Amino acid sequence: MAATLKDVARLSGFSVTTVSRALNGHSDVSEETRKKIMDAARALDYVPNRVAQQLVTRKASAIGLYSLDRETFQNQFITLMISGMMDEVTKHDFNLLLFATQRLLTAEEMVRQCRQRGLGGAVISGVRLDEAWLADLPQLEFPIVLVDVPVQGPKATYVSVNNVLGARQAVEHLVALGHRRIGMVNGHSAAWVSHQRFLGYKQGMEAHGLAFPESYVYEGDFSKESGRRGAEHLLTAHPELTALFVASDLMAVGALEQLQAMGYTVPGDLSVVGFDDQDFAIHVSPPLTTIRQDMYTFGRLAARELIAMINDPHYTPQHVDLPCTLVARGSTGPAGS
Amino acid sequence: MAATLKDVARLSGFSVTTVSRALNGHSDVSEETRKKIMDAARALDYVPNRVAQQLVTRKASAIGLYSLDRETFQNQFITLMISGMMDEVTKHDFNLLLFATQRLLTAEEMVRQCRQRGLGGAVISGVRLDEAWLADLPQLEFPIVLVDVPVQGPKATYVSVNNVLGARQAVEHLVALGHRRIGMVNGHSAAWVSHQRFLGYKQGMEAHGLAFPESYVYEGDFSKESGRRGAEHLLTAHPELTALFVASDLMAVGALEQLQAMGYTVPGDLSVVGFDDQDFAIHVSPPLTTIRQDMYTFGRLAARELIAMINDPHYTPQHVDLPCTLVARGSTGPAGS
DNA sequence: CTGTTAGCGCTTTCAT
DNA sequence: ATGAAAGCGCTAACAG
Repeated sequence: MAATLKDVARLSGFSVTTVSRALNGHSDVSEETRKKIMDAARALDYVPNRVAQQLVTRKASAIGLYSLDRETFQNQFITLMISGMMDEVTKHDFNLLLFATQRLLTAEEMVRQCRQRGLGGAVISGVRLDEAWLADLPQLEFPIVLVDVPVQGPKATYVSVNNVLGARQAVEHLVALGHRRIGMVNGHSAAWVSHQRFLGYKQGMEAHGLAFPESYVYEGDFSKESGRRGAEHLLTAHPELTALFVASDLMAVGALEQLQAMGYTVPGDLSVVGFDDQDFAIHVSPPLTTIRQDMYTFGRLAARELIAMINDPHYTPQHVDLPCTLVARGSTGPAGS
Repeated sequence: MAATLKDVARLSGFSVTTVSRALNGHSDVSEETRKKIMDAARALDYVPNRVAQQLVTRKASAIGLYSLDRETFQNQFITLMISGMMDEVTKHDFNLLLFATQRLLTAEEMVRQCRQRGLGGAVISGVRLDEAWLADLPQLEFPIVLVDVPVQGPKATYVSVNNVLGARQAVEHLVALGHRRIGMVNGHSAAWVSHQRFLGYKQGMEAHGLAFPESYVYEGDFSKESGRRGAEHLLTAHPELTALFVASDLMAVGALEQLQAMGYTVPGDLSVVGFDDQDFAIHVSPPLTTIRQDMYTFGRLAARELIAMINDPHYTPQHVDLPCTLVARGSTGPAGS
């Protein structure tokens, strides 16, 4: 059994109260006393019981991470994000609890689950725009940070990369290479990022006075297979296309394979830009030009906002808008070469 | 503020004691009373406070996952494992806490950290054989499940795939394709799996009476770059090789690239088998033949053993030995074709 | 500066 | 079948 405050009190000869205060660094304890108490604590290998501590202080020292929708939110993503969250959380002496729910609970259910466990807030990733409870989030009395879904409230905010800018960079890159007829394979419309990425594509095209009929854009669903279908569809309908902006690396790989299967060379006949810079982007052939999202920082900042809200009830959460960067690789080249 | 037992007691007109018993399904409560209490609880939206519960029962309802050494333990791995752990943990109404430490704490430090937070046990992944505190684990009074490091004790066990068999399957596959001069790129020797995979390679070679001088085996470090060096080294020293068994997919990709850079075709001149079946294995060209580890089940079973130990102090933990399977893809072909 | 008293929300003897 | 009382380990008024 681990030593308790009482044990330390007994050994040091002081009251439990004084021991508590000494150990918590309160100023109303004489240096001499503190020293004696510290020694006793050390001798007993005393470690405060956080469970007891929390019961009385009601100060949360842990946050939760909800990862909905395991399919869409690809592996590496969440790993890096977790990594970032961990580092931030550790810095503040917080803990990180994981929840993986496919069944989408209501906002209230989630808050209750967290409260029950003494969590101070939660990061939620993988939320679709058509989630019914999304509208309830801003009013919640519970600190929430969403990933890639715009939500703002006194206790709620979201983190995202600037998808518009990212998509726009992709287009700019292609235009700079001389491309003028650029198609897009997008993700499904239940993802906020899809709308943003389309917007970026649109801005990029318009900025250069390029035409992009509706049929230049194919709506996929982030799966590799849908990337394949998108490429097939677009090039069958529009053989004049010389480049494709694909809204995720996984779809881009599908597109790559499909294009090659159709006899096109990449980047000779067709250039392809992905989005995400996942692990495998560098390993496919040709290596994929893509827009990198810094998921580590993403996670770090998500945790930071959350903890700020928890530690200061008056803190107004800030939307975190991360830049993303183009990584030029082999899948893009000059137009008409 | 959330409703407490006291509130439910007040509303239902029974004592806190009876309410507690009713809600916990004890048998010494009349059906009528239970019903009334349930109703009151529902009306108040009562949720038991786990923190308080745990303080008094001292029954852990959460486990920790330590992921040491972020570099080596590649992304997808840990994600799938977490996924499996989550599902198992949820089933038992447990929670999962994450710890990502690069600094290797001692076994005692870790136990203390867990106990302090009321955790009942921990899964540790990414442990190297040269970790000094490894020897302390078996004696620990604290339930531990290691990943890929053989440890056994009354409260300690480990999960792993059968790496020997896996490696052997790789060799058998190559031999079946007619290969007789097969080199190996291994991981570093601080990883237990490296020794096992070498053993499997050895067994496979010996079973077919094939020679494998020491110089047929190159010791890498699981990095892509080391795979590259391994391929270069082996084929420079032994141009007679027709196949390579590479102890991880990441190294295998490095090897693939290096071989192609050296002018070899894969699988025309040289066949390559990897290990892991990571995400990108299917995306490289040619798609990588490899040994698949089922990390999801891995995680599930790790959690299962841990929870079994926590719930029953007399439970003797079992080593979980998972099969792994060869996935034949394009990087292997007939010898001398 | 230090100790006494109370209580966080819950479970658990032990009576009744 | 139900309740009173004690206590898990800790912190926080409030006195002195």
